[in-house]
Amino acid sequence: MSRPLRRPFFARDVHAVAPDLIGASLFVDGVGGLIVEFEAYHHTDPAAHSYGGRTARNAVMFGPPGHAYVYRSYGIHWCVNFVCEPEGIASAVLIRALQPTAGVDKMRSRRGVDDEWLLCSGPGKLCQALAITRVHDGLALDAPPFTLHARTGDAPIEIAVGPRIGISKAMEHPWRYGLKTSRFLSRPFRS
DNA sequence: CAGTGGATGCTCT
DNA sequence: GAGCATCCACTGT
Repeated sequence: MSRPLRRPFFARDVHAVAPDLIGASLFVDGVGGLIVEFEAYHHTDPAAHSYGGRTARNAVMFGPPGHAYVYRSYGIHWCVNFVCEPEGIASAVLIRALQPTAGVDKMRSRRGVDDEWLLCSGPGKLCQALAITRVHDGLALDAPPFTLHARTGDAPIEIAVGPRIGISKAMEHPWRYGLKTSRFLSRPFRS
């Protein structure tokens, strides 16, 4: 049986939530799979969008946990976060990679590529594959079109940790979390 | 393999 | 006007 993830799950420290979410299943209108990679962004972190205070773009980060924060990246891509911590803290985890399990052909046509590992191996790619855009910004994660369930299975999983990708501030912190054995990561973890 | 640069739109200074 | 929580194509080993 799979357990839906609701608001209390997210109302904790981002660095506790991110590893707990590895292996969780995410679907948008039935298309999705298992999340294998996250990055954590705390409001005290200069690399976080919420660091400088509330703005129009990051408003959802200041709202209740368990909601989606979607923003446009480099004018081209969309990226999706899950809001964490108690309401008002303004922290979130960025979903960076996913192992496709459902709606793979739909992902292929949306992405224009065939290889499964190229469908969702990056935050912009997975939003394109799952058709996540700004219309999803602020939506609750425990209601349609989202389906978000906890990791299933008793076997322990190995979580890799490393520096975050593509940032220019606070680069020294190892706040990227991934499923060590997965071949669907956006990039391998070093050492 | 590694490194570079362009596309592109929006937010914030 | 600068700077992106990116991706892809291209270059040179």
